[in-house]
Amino acid sequence: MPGRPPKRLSRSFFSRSVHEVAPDLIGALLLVGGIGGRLVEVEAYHHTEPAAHSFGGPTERNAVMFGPPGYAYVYRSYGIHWCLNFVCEPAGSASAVLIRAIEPTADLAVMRRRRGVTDTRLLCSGPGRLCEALRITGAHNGLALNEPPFTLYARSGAVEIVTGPRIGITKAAALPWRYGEKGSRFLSKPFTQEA
DNA sequence: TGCCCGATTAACT
DNA sequence: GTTAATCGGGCAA
Repeated sequence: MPGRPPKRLSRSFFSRSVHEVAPDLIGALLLVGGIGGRLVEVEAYHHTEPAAHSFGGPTERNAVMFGPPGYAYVYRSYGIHWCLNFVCEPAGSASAVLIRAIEPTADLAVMRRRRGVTDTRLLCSGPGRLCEALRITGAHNGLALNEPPFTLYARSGAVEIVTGPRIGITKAAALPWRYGEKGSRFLSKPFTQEA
């Protein structure tokens, strides 16, 4: 029997704890200008913990994190790559979810051209890779997630979720705030507790 | 002002 | 396994 029609994520979806939003994002469909796929890996960043960009207070770079939920926070990583976050929780909480990997579904040919690779598993498996495939740049910083070019649909079926430590950080590295779809072949790195 | 380092990736040995 | 690419934030001087 066919699944129910896709439901758009509302602004209120993001007005919750990053630890509720992050697992609920797994399996959701993210499109930017019609290009994208299913979210399979995200990480939660809370302002009370030193790995968050907002930990030290507002700056020009992290200003969007201190605004209302339901907006994109995009920053430059290592001076080279772009990384996409969804701002969550009540305005001022300065907490967000980092989008780390998607399972590419539309449009594969466009994403291959933008990335310069043919291997589907390398198209969007990593925060910098998916921003290149979806052509997300600093121009998207501060844009609303429920308006063009963004389109977000809630997941339609059940998804098995695994958790683990976040990738590539040194502060608060032990916190298990990475969320992913169990067994997905499109993760940036496997989860150790894969069983 | 200068220095160090980072929510990364690809290309090395 | 290691390292270069590349630049803004944050902090010391």
